[in-house]
Amino acid sequence: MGRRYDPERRQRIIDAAIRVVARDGVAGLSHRRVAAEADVPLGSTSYHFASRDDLLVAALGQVSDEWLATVERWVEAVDPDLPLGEEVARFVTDSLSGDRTRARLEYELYLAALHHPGLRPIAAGCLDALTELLRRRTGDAARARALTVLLDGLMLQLLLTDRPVVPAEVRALVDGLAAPV
Amino acid sequence: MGRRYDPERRQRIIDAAIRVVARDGVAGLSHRRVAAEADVPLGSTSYHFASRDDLLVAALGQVSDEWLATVERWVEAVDPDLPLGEEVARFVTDSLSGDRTRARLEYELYLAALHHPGLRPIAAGCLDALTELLRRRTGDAARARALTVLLDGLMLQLLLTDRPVVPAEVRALVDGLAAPV
Amino acid sequence: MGRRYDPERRQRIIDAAIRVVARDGVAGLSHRRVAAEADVPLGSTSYHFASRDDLLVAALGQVSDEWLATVERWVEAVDPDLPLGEEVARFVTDSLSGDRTRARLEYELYLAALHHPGLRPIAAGCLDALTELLRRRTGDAARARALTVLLDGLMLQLLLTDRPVVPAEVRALVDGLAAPV
Amino acid sequence: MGRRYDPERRQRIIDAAIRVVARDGVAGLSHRRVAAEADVPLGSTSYHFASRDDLLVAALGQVSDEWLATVERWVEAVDPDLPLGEEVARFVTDSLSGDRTRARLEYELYLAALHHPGLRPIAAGCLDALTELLRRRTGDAARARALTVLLDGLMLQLLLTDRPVVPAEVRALVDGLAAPV
DNA sequence: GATGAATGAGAATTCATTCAT
DNA sequence: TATGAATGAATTCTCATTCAT
Repeated sequence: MGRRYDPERRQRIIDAAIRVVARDGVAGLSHRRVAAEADVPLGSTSYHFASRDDLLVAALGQVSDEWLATVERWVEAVDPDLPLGEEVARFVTDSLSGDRTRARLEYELYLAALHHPGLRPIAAGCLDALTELLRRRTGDAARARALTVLLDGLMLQLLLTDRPVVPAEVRALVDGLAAPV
Repeated sequence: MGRRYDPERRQRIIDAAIRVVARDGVAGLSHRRVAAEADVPLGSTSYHFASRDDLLVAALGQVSDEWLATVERWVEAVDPDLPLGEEVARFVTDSLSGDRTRARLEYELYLAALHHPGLRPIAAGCLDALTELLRRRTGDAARARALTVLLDGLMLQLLLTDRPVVPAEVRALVDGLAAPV
Repeated sequence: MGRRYDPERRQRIIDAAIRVVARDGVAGLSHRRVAAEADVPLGSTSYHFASRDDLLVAALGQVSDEWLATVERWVEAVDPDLPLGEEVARFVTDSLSGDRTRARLEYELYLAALHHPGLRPIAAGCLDALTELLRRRTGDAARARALTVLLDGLMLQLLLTDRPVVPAEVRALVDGLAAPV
Repeated sequence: MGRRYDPERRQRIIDAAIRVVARDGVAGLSHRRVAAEADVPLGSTSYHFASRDDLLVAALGQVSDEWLATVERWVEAVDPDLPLGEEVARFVTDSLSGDRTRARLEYELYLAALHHPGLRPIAAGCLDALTELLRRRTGDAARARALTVLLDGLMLQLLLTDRPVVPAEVRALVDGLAAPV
């Protein structure tokens, strides 16, 4: 009876942890809140994740993966005949219109990584993967890198100021950057 | 008993709070640690800053001011005859060479605004002031805005990846952006 | 200039203290809250009332006085031709219909007095004064005493159960008591 | 280390809480004092009773049960051939002779319900149970209700004034009430 | 006289973690 | 394997009171 390893329980805990971080921030992540959110006994979170840090790493790793998947879906769907600026503007608009929780989560990861060596590789890996995805479209590594810089700066500023996305501005920004060097 | 009447007490507490955030991160900011760092009784920090958030606001405000002062000194010293990319590369290099603590601190507090609505106005104000400073050099508001986006994205990524600044890349990035739209 | 004694300030503080007790209970009475409620500096409450207890005694003393004044107004207005039960029912109904704050305050005083020797005389004095007032109507000290017992028990139970006053029941209660001994 | 696994821990904490209220009043009830009184670590009281209110509810519940048990023993022992007034006088005398701590405690917690909505149901339940017990003797619900009113008023006043019980007065009071309506 | 700064104690909670079962 | 009880440290915050001005 009962597998000696129950991956579903583990996954449920990770999902709950992400919801807790989304709601309360990285600082608000605790075994207790996650246990309550996942509706599992308190001991269960300690059992699957020996320390709070393990939980954090697992949760933010998954946030990073999901974010990259979102980006990848977008990259795959980009119309090569349209100007890149327009496509980027659409992506940013989609990501920040309506519920910004998902995007905020990604930057929550960055914040945590600034002071948490265990998270640094995840954040850095996410950045690199993002660049590689963009290179598929730009064809040019330098331009892809520039684009991730722009994307990160832009989304961060929009999240921090709570300002709405203005697609025309995003387009101008990207097109300015895309100009031949 | 003890040192009553200490007119600089408040300022000393803010300075200590900044040191604590630099050392332990935003999550590590607590009345206790600040009190210990400032060498004042615990009650004293509560007296001057009723809540942890007040402390955070004061710290971010001062860090932001100092950061803007640094930027302003740079802007004033920019040689208008040199390409802007070169000057920006110098600024980024200076900010991130040697001890990155200061820069990390700036972005740490900055990102904290993601989950602290009380910090949002300060972060937004800092951004706007930064843009205005840059406009003095670019002469063009849109370009100045683009430049802040680039700067934020760039510094955040360099801090997250722990990679060294490569001046040539920064130059290329800025010059690409600076191309007439 | 300025009187060396400012009775208005003192009175304003007492009034504020009563509002604080009404809102937060005896346990919620503090120099700080009273100062805020009275809109006077914190030091001012300490100055006029050296200790929290002094403040409590002053506040509950006034509550007692006001309560007795209310009772006296009723006693004076009692129609000697009507059955006493009816008049008592009217008093209880008036006291507990609408805002029960005032009545609750009186019993808050009793609660505090149970554990606060300094308040005991006030509570006891209030009880005796009440009995004396009622004696004016009953003419008979024993009946007056019985009536205060009944009144206290009744009002306490109504306050504790949050039940509405049923005048007929009050009348029956008092009339039952009023039967010749 | 220490004494883990202590199945009676919870009960010991409740007992300690009751002693603390008896000693320091409802206002003096705190996790710390209870922990000290029960000789358990501070965290233990929080573990078993998440909030101070939970502690209060548990304490009032138990005091109320014990009080009702006392009353029931008396009711069962009442001699139906004696006048009720005499029996009531005996009960009041027994309850208030010697150490009044127990009775004071009962009314202390009882009155606390004035400002603690969570305690109201317990206080009301206690009242109703008391009435039901008395109905066994009076046979008449209205008379039983009247008797609880009288008992509450009487005991409260005796506790507040620190006056001794005068059995004859109690008898007169009850007999006056007991007169057919 | 009047007051704001200061302080040390103590409040309720929350927590990560350990451990007996 | 899994879990709930237990614990001691740390959290924020409030407070009565003192005292220099």
